[in-house]
Amino acid sequence: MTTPAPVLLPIGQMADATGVKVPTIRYYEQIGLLPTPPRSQGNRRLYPESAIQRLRFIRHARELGFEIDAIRQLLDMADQPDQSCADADSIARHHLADIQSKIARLNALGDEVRRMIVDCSQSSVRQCRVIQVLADHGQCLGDHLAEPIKINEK
Amino acid sequence: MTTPAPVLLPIGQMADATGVKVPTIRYYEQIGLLPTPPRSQGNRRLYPESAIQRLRFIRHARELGFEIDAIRQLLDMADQPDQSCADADSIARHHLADIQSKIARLNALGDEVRRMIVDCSQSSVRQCRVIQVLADHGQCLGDHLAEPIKINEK
DNA sequence: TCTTGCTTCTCTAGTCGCTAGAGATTGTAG
DNA sequence: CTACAATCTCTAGCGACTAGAGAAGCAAGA
Repeated sequence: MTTPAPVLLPIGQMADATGVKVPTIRYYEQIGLLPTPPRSQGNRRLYPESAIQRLRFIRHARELGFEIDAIRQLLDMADQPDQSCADADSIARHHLADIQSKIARLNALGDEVRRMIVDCSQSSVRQCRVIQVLADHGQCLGDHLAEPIKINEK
Repeated sequence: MTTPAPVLLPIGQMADATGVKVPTIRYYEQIGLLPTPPRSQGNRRLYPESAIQRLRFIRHARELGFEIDAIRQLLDMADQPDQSCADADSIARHHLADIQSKIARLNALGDEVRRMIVDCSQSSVRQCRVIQVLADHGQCLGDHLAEPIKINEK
């Protein structure tokens, strides 16, 4: 009566099972997001099936735009199911607020860029509305754009 | 009858005049976005007033979210006022499309995150909707989210 | 003249979340 | 035995800056 050998997956099958690329999995290990898995005799990573869940959790959170640090905290919470989930809620709310402010900013940008394009006479650069507006901030409606001089909206 | 000495500004005054930080101005020079200015005897950069216009152009374009490469092209066009502005128009249109797709993606993310939060029972992690949804992609409405596995929406 | 303090200089390294590539090794199928 | 695939480690690159060290220049006040 032997215990059944646990199923262990090489990194490529982990990638297939989760949709996370192989180098990314190694990267997550490197930054401490995934625990270091056991290795084969030939030094290959061999993951227990439980690692699939964890990696899917990470992938899903990344798809929803959570930052790595937030995911780290969420994973810690998921590991302690008896604790309060207020912190998880708070992280998600902060993230939502972040998303909303990015949307607002992008809407403002979009309006401005659309105006430039619509007004463009489609002739020479000399009369080009796009170039003119860029050259002279005064022609731009949105001074609100300039308020946070940070432009990391990507 | 001597020609009047041209007004030359040190980098700090350029920063004040344009709202672009000093290290950023040097960075723009380094990547070839701003021409290298003449230097004083003590090796300080001294900018002609015309550089203010160029730097303002750059800043405004960055505020509107244009990438450095696009700005490089727009600046080239602005320097050739007799050419057609079709390219400038095209760059702006591409940028607008980019903004719109980012907004669409962020709206989808926002919806999903909002659902997680609303459903959260605010009790223990074990019942936490936020954690549950992250752990199980199947509970998520948005399979569309997964389509482009790239998650560089920031 | 000396000193204090501000500005500027160059250079390197860090940010975030990966991605790409080199070059070596291991495992597997024919 | 030989291909070939998968994996290993390590380093460097992306974009658009930002931060910091350490040195040098410069103007005003004592």
